[in-house]
Amino acid sequence: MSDLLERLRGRGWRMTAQRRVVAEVLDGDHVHLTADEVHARAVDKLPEISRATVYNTLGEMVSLGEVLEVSTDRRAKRYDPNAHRPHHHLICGRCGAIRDVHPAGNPLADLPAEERYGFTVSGVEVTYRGLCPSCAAAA
Amino acid sequence: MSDLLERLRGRGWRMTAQRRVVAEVLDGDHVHLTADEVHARAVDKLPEISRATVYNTLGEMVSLGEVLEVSTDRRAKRYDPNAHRPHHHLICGRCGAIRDVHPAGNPLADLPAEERYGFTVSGVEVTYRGLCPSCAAAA
DNA sequence: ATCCTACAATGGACAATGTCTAAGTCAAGC
DNA sequence: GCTTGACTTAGACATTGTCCATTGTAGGAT
Repeated sequence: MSDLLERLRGRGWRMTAQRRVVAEVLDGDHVHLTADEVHARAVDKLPEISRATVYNTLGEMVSLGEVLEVSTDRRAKRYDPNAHRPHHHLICGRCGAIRDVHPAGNPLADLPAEERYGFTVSGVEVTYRGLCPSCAAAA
Repeated sequence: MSDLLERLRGRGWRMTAQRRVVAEVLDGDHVHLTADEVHARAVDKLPEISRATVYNTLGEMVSLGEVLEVSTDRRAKRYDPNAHRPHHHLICGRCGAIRDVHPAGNPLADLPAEERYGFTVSGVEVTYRGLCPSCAAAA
């Protein structure tokens, strides 16, 4: 069953059919869905679920740290259920495909104090851009 | 005068009052503006300039590689005239302030071939997240 | 200096994404 | 099985960005 669902239950979440469906969609093999894609898949399982609920639920999962938001392009935010294994992203600039990657090195350590301008730095995102094999072949 | 304007002229751009104004706004000391902020400042100098023109002009500057698009959050894209010096960004998660930073290290070299999945990797963006001094003090 | 024409600007409709609200519904504890 | 407050709903609204038909104009040609 859904690890995500287990963790959410353990945090005192009221368990509703809608939330269960959203969690199940995210836990499927299709990762990095947009909010509307999540909604479309959720509707397949629970036709009366509303768009607002999907947005709310995704937002709550993000707040709880169970799901990551990925803003890769000018289009919609995407949701990444792989929140518990740190990773970065590799994105195809043509078709928008996303892969999780695990580069070497520690970018946080690469930012010296004099380049922090007094900020409290809490995280870093690394986004590689390029073309996936199929798009590169089509180009 | 405007370096940006000079470069654009040199590329055979037809020089119009609107484009001049947009270039001047970007070349000012206020960097990382959103498209609508650029429009607001442009209207101060040229009241009849339209929103579509600002969007078009910014898009053209990005295509020519003279300006960078920065998609930092769920809000609007921001435009960075500092396209000719490679750099990354440090962003306050509360107020949205952005600083240019120059970390050590080479993230592109940190992505081994077996983590590239056949992609042609052409670039990398590094985004540090945290709180700026004023927001940290207010927290 | 004036004219032509292709390129640019305009403004308003439209699209995509996300947020909010008021009212109804339901999970979970008693 | 009640009660209660959190959850869901539908749709209006907000923001950001794009498109298109029309009008205007920069810059070369005459």
